[in-house]
Amino acid sequence: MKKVSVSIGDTLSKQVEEILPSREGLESLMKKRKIRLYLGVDPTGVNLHLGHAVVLRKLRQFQELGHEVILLFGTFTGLIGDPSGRDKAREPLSLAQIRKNMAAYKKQAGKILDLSKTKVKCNGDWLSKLKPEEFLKIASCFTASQLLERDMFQNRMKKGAEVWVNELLYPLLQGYDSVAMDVDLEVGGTDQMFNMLIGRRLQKLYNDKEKYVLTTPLLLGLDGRKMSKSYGNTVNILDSAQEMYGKLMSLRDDLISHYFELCCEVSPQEMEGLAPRDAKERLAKEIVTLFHSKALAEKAAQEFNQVFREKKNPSRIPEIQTTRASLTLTELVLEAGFASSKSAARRLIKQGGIRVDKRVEDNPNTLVQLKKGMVIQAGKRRFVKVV
RNA sequence: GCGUGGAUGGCAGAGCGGUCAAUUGCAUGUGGCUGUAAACCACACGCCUUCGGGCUACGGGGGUUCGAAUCCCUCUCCACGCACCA
Repeated sequence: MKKVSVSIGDTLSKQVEEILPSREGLESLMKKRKIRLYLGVDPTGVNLHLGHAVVLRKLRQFQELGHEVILLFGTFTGLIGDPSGRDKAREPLSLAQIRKNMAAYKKQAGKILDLSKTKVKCNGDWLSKLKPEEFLKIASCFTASQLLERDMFQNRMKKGAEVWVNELLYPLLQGYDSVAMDVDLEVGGTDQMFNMLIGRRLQKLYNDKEKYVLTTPLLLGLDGRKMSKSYGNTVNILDSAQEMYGKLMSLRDDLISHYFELCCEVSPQEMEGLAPRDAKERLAKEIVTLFHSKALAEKAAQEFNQVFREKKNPSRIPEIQTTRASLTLTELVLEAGFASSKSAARRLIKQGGIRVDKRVEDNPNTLVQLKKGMVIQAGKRRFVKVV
């Protein structure tokens, strides 16, 4: 990722929800010396999305200012298998899997961070060596009610749902990371606030050091719900320029400024007076440029307009091959991967969702003579070409 | 350990002997209106079908009945209450 120029002021204010115990304290420390900060992540297989990017970009800014950034993988958590959300019964990961996930994570994070300047660590290195007596010592730094005060636990108990002891104790282990690495600052999303504060307390008791905590706001998904893979409302870091652009154009209007603030460096004032669609176009180009390039962003915009404004075919269409010269429309739709079953394919066709060479075909039993270059379309945005 | 209540489609959650492929909400898909925005409207949303219908499904297994998601037995799992915590 290209160099970004930053100031301490921006770094400590933009895309920042809160700095504890105080912004001023952190600022003066940063002016005094190089600080050590970290972000902790779980080595579960993840596709990083724009939400993750908010934190990573924050780290990058610290890097640009010359501070030491550590990327910490929670290999310990991964090996044991964090049981929170018991119905999901998270499987403990194998060592090989963890390695693979870490590599994948690094690759994606490398789109934002300068990996040559990033230290990578694993908390399994120290947590797995932690003796019971040491662990109890850590535990004695907190009272049960301190650990139980979190909203999620309170809510669960109110509802009569269970709170597992290991869930209660996990923050302690995570907090101990701060001590083990002797850091000055931890960065994370607001959802990590509690855990980060545990680390702050431990760092004070163990190393008599002020560990600062910086939280970044959580980015909402394209539809305004929590950004999550299961909602299908994410923009992934590894998305192609085209995909990224298209997704961003489907962003809900009322989230435009939210995205401007959290995902790029353009000041929201620049957007004032722009029509929502145009603001979004600007936003999409800006973000695509960040992860790809200016040229690709322009190209994506052109392509987008071609397909959705002018209703032309995209310039690149996935291709399918069939051995048969003719088949029913239902079979064709199935071959194209537009439907998961014949019933679904028929449904799609009957509802007028299928076009063959731009003409709507609504009879599932039509025999289609395949021709080279024939384009099948489902809905507005799924295309396939016969070769 | 004892007792009580549960297990239904992607999720939530009705149904409690036939009219149930299963009400409803959310999510999703297609069409309409648009700016691939939102909101809104319409339709669809198990699988197969020669579009008549057929098949498989309400935690697993067994039974009662002409007929079961619905009743009985049993197994598995879950929640809650009590007991244990000397």
